Amino acid sequence: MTARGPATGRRGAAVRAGVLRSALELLADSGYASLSMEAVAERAGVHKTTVYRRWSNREALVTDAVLEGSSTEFGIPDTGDIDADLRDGVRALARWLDGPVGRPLVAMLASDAGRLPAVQSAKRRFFAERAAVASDRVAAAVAAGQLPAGTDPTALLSTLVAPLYLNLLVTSAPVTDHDCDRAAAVALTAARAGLLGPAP
Amino acid sequence: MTARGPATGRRGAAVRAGVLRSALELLADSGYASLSMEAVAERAGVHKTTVYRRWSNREALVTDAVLEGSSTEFGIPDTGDIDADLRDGVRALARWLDGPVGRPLVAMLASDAGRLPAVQSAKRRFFAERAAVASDRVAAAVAAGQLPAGTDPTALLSTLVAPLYLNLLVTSAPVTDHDCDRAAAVALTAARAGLLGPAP
DNA sequence: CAGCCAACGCAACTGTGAGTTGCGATGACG
DNA sequence: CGTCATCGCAACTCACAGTTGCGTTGGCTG
Repeated sequence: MTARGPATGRRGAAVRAGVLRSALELLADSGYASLSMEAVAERAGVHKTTVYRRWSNREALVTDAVLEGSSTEFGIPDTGDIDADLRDGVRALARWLDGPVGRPLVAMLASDAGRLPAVQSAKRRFFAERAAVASDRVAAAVAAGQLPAGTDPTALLSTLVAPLYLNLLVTSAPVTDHDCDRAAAVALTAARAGLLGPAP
Repeated sequence: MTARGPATGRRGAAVRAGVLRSALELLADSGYASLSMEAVAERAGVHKTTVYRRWSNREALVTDAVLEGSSTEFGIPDTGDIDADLRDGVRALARWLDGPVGRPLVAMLASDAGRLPAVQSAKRRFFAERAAVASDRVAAAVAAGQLPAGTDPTALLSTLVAPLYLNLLVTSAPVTDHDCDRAAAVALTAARAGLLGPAP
């Protein structure tokens, strides 16, 4: 009975990573409805039963893939200039959402996978974490006199990113740099007008 | 060879309506992935083959249900006060989105059904129509000196409704009256700051 | 009111993919 | 070099998409 790593040792880790990656790719291509476990297995160069040994069903597989992909944490830059930082932060987010990791995750949001309770809580947690990060940056901006006191970081973040998700999920339009810059400008103007105070 | 109504005469119209309604309801409940044609038929009190006689497959049925539901047109009020009108318009939209018609449609947006080409074009058309309606109201406000010249109606509309869809599709949070009022105030402030000009 | 015909119900199919089981092959590690 | 977990494989069951042929019904027409 020797200590042997975290339960799932061996080379299985490579299999796990490959299957999750294949699942995200297929998810981005065709959505959750037409996600076939057999197709995932084949794409990963693995047999169907191997997938079922690690994940009991589609739901577990997809959930795991989301949790794995959404663990990417990246914050808002802090150069002392809140206007430039928010603009750059939104641009970075837009690029990430259009990248190899963000794209499948957004596709999953706009998919029936978004209904799974585990995915729902992952979404909320993801957003809460980013709001927490934004909170620090907003507090610094308030201290520097660049934003009015009482600005709600969550409201600011929502105003900032809402147009991006509208384009991605509803109108299916590409997100341009101009969109990003405008979103940042709108959010900042709203904050300075005192419109982004905490909810009553 | 007597004229006999529009091809599908008889009482079939009632069947059609019932099936479409059942489809929307089940779609709102469980999404597109788990939408069973047999379940739709059973819920509508109709046999499976009857459904297939009218719609060749799931895609056609869902598409038809969307087109039927999204035909609801409602505009922006015009009392002469653009601030109050936008606020009331957003509130009305929020209520509609939470109602018996809007709820299934939003559920479809956040579902794999949103990938279907016909549904995609329906979404875009729906948005374009509402933008056209908004365009008139915005032009009137500009003429009344309540908004700066060059305000892009589409940009204003996007800023206006983006927070609603963010709540509904991403954070799964309820849309409150406070959210609506803030969205209207933010959009108006941005427009008056000259941030909602047309894209370059 | 009688009869026709379209719309509907029904049963029986095929095909695909989810999820399961038992067993044999293999590769990493002691 | 032997052990054992991991993986490949074939063969299932089950549910549902989609199809076919035929019997039944209900409304419209003559």
